[in-house]
Amino acid sequence: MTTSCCPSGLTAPMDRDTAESVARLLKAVADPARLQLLALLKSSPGGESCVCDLTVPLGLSQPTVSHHLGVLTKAGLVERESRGTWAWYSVNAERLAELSDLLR
Amino acid sequence: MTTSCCPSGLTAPMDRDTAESVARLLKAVADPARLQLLALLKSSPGGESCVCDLTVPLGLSQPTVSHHLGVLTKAGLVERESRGTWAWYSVNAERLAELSDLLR
DNA sequence: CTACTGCATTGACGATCATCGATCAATCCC
DNA sequence: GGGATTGATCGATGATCGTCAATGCAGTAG
Repeated sequence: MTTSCCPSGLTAPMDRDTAESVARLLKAVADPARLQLLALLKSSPGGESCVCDLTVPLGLSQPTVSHHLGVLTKAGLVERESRGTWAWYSVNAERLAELSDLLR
Repeated sequence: MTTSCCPSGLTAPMDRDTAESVARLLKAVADPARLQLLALLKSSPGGESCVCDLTVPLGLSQPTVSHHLGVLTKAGLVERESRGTWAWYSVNAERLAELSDLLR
């Protein structure tokens, strides 16, 4: 929510509820591993990767990577598509741009 | 650091060090109280407020508000000017815009 | 059917964080 | 000087978070 095209997010006082909702979104991105995941997904061929290709460049265990992807997915910042044995993740560029605009 | 005007932050893979530095910045904003503080400062007359005018609208104790302002100040997102008995805070719009661009 | 691979979930542990009451330093006013 | 006010700091407490090893669960291959 809090979607709108032009009015920026920090021009008027913000009530506690919207502040908590925006903070939840930002918390999803405010982690080094998750930032690396977003960058990796965005710069991977086809804009998507499966989990097994992400654990090595991140230097983290598979459950940890799965956890971070879950956080990003629950926040709506990445999308998951199950194809056969693999799970393909890609970033939701729109949501990310919306989040970026909230800091204006 | 990681300053540049046009190239966005999430186009290429990100090494752990820059990811941690960006995450530190985002963590400073990823809190409801601090988001409310930024919004309050930006929408206050003259673009600045003293601490005593911020505790009531936030519904938090004075030490807590002081703590949050310290976090934002250390991150370079707000600036502090001591005038007499009062401490006047204002947001650093440039830093905030830079942070916003990092999510592109 | 069995063995294997990719991924999510669980449970646990240590670290970080948000919050407060109490305290203290600095400034202002009488 | 003395009392009052502003704001930072300290110590403590409860909650949240990042991480991993172990486990479970689908699909796939033989």
